[in-house]
Amino acid sequence: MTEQEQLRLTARAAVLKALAHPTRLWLLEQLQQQEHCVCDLTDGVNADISTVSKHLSVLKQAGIISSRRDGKKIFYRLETPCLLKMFGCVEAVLEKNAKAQAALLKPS
Amino acid sequence: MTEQEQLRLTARAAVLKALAHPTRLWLLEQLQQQEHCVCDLTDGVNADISTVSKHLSVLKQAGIISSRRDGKKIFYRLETPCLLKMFGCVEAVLEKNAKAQAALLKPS
DNA sequence: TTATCATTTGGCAAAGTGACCAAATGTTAT
DNA sequence: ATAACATTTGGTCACTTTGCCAAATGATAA
Repeated sequence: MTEQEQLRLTARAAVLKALAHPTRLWLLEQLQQQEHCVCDLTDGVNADISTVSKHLSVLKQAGIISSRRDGKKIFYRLETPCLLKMFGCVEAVLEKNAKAQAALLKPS
Repeated sequence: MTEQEQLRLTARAAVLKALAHPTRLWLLEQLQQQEHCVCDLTDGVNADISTVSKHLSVLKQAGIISSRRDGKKIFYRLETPCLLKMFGCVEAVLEKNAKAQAALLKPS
């Protein structure tokens, strides 16, 4: 692995890392259709507002979402919708795993 | 977030988490064309064999790669090639970020 | 100004991750 | 059986992540 590759892959890993948390994935799904303020998002999550805020900050840091202020509220919106389509392949992995599990349980 | 969603998103996050490390991304790229043994892969990475082995184990646990033994060697192979295509969108995020950076530096 | 609302930030404890070394396992060759 | 090779596993340590609370910030309303 050259130093070039190291840099490239570390950057790529950083984006994936930002995605790799159930709460953050849920937040992204909420932002899929329209922007939302933190208060909206907090209602749906079983966690403190500050926790949600920090998750949003992680996604923003990674460049996945952006924010704008409107009065007292801050609205977040998805920057790269292709990410959500991308999860199709992740689902494929999960389905494959589920089938493999099933096959083990039923050894014909 | 319902309990259903929680489970679904945790599973999805687990796959993304397995991907979210530069060394593991590098290993996947090596496995893109053909299967490889641990010894092959260790040569290219600047890390202990045991470290590489553990990274491979993480990928295998997630169902992303599989392994087969052939004599003394163990060969790993990619199970879901679509994952590599998927990185196109991750690159899009990175490019967008790079442009945003550039724009900040050159405030016309 | 003061109060109030929406959000972020700092601090802390618990849990998880990543890397190395050394020891254990499994396989083939002598 | 013993030795040698390829890989995995267990242990340890430093570092990071996550989540909550409390305090700070920013903006509007009274």
